Amino acid sequence: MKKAEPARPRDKHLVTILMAAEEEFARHGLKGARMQAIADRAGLPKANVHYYFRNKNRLYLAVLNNIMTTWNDFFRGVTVEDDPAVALDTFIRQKVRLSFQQPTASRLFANEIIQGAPYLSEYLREVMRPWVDERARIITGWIDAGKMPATDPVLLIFMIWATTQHYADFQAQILGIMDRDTYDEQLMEEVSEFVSATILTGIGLTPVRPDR
Amino acid sequence: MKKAEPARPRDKHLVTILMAAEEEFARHGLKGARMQAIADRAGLPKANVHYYFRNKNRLYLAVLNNIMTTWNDFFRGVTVEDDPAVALDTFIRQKVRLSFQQPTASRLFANEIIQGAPYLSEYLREVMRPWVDERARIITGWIDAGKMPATDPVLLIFMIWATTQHYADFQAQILGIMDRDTYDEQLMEEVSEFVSATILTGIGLTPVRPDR
DNA sequence: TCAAGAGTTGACCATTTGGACAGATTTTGC
DNA sequence: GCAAAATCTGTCCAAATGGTCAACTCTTGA
Repeated sequence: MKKAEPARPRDKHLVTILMAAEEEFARHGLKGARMQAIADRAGLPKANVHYYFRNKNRLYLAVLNNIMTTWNDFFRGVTVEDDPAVALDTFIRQKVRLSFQQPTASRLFANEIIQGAPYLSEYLREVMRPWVDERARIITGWIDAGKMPATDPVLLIFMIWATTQHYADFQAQILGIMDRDTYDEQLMEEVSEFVSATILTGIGLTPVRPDR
Repeated sequence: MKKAEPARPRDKHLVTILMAAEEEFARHGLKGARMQAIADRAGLPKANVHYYFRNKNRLYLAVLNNIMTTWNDFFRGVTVEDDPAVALDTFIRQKVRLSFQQPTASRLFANEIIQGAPYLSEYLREVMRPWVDERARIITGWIDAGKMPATDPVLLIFMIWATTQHYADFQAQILGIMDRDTYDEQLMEEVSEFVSATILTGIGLTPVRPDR
């Protein structure tokens, strides 16, 4: 006894369109993206895209919402009880992985912020600010508990964001300078190690040694 | 005996248009920016903008070129003889200052890279790659000379870029999260101090104490 | 003073673009 | 099996947009 299971094509096409739109919006921004390009990328007639999303703005918001929901589900429960070095190392490695494996979402987010966050200002205030406050409180807790030297928790969070997302947003620059065509697992590992070790050492923690 | 001093309006309007275009292109990217918006921002009729710049692409390239030239003139002569802590500290502080004081240029550059660097791929290869190679060589020189512990020079440069430019590109996010309306000198100083100290410590150098 | 060039601009045009829509086709619930 | 709902799409359109142009004004050098 299942309630009104949604039509099949709906789910499938919704995802296809959202993915295509994410790519186009990430590359060209809201104004720069073309509905026709999104439709082409999704392999559907433009009118079909309009059937699922009334207009460009709705589609943009849907994509943005989709990304934010995914990101939100991604980082969870660190507490004052945890070891700061382990927690920060884990967080950094997760973020690097995300940048290497899902760069498009990061780029779309970057695009939105660069444009002054017209559609995310509320999200910044209502979701991200509390999130940062909460993490900052935990870090302050670690400092007060003598688990790590004093440092600015908010600037630390910004630094982790900056260094990790950089590999998604500036992929073209990094590949160009490193004379490479693509990212690979090995580079991701090196970057994770470097960023984690440097930041942890930088704030006076002893880096965790992953395995070897 | 001066040779054909250029007409007055030319220079003045050229600068006005370039500034207006920089702002619009930074916000909306090449495709998203509107010639009319650029003209409005410059306080000129659209046709007048077209008098100075044949078309949108030329204008975009002019703006890009303008920025790259400015940036190029900005960082100079560090040698193996210098003290790594001082040199890196100076570099980081310069970059933070640039991010706080001229964020628009950084945002336009970011936009171009996010879009896959269609107009800068040559510049990346011909100018930035050699620049990075040269700095990397100097850092390697420092390491070989025992002036600092071993670290990956290229990833270090990326980290400095990422953390400093972040304050230009993600200004809206940072202000939103910090519950501020604008940047000020004091924040710039705190950021400089934090970034410099954390990165220098992170790679095993003793941070320079600026004054106090 | 005055011709030649530089600069200015309103009006205009071709193309692109977001979006509407009606009719055709497929799927679903019963 | 069939009516209703969901889905699909070719075609069309009004608005937006990049760019042109010819007429006009201003500046400059001799």
